[in-house]
Amino acid sequence: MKQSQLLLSTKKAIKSKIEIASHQLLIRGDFIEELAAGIYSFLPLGFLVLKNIEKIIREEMINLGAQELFLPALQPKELWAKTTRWKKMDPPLFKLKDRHQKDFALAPTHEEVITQIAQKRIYSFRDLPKAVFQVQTKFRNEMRATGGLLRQREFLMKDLYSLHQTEKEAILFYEKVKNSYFKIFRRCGLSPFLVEASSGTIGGTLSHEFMVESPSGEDRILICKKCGFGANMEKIGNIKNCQKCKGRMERKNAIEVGHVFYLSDKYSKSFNLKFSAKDGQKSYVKMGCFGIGLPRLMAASVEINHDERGIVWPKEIAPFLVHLIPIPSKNNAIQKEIEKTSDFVYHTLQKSKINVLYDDRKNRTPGEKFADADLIGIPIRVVISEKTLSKESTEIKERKEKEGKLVKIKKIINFLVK
RNA sequence: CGGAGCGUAGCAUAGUGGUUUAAUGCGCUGCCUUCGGGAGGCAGAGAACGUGGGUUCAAAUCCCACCGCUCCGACCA
Repeated sequence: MKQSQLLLSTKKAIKSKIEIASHQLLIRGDFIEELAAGIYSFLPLGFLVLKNIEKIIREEMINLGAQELFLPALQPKELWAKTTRWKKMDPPLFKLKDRHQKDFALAPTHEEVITQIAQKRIYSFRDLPKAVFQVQTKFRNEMRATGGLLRQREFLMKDLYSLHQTEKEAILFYEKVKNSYFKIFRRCGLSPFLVEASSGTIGGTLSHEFMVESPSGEDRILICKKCGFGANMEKIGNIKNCQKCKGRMERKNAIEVGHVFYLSDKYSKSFNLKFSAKDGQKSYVKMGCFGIGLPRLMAASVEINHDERGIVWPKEIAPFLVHLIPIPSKNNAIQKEIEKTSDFVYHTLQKSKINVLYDDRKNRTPGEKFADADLIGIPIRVVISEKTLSKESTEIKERKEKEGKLVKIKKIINFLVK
């Protein structure tokens, strides 16, 4: 992608009242733009990151054996009345009426629909287990949206639902999902704590949250210094010593990037979702549900992966892998050589399927290009200038490093592939 | 929903009753210079001062209502 063609307008100054680092940097780098409180547009650069996160999640879900589907956001009141959540979940349920004055909700989560769908398709132990997931827009009428992407009212979420014969089987799957979540978060540049949590209005008998330690986090968690046991203070209160080993509990602020629930038969009961076992006995299907908010994950990654100059994207979710930056020269002949070489490197990288953003903008000073590059946070910067050309080289610098190194133009692909 | 604050050009801010024909910086357009860390000069374009009402000889400025945004609280997968 040529930067001159990209819809991108980085900003030097933003409102002083925006305090959260990820909020500041994502706006300054022109990844997102606010439309209303807690409602954001994803601009081309931001959408590339979001899609990369989605791709990672989808891969891991498929590894788990889950199947992708897509459920409606607009749902009739009756569905929500069945589980009493029409009342219980208000807030944050978004409610509206159609032209015939019928009540609808914009779904904040999808246990109701999925259980109803399963109820029409699951009859026998032969139909179990099943796991389905979607990446879909959720609506939550929060009392207050906060911190840019950290708490939105409309946001993209991956929700996974699992159906099982027994609690034992369901918990086994629950543990598999936990591992899968750790993989997802690691690939997004995060190493969250796993903590015990309360189930809230989702319900169920067991739940864990994935918590990224950050001063911007709204959640308070306690982590045992000795055995690593963790819990949300919302669940256990402000205890001093670990329930497991009596070790000292340490208090941290954290961002909840994922939440897993064992629902047991809470929803199966509401929708009469039963299956026949081998012996003909009918029992309620045991369910689990598992969520990851994509934009929040993106913001959490920025909270952890940034410095004073800007974002430092982890490679897997970066909008581009390489930022190619020619530095103009006053000498006409050399300037032509720089352009020619940059074009050549650009095309060579593209041919090798390396995602590259080419800063082909004219009349920009080196300082401005570097400042933009640091802000946008593409992992690898490749500079071509009079200085590097004199050595038939480019300067390659990782965003997270201070110093770059010269690499011969001929060897650049080999170097980058490695 | 309770408390506090804010709303002035694409962005960030100053101006808080009277030479204000609303200012400054960034960004934008043109010309010149500059070119390895957000360069400089000259010339320009760009604003119903959130909306509506009120007070006053006079309102961006004071008052009221509404709308919107931020923060704290409550709330919350």
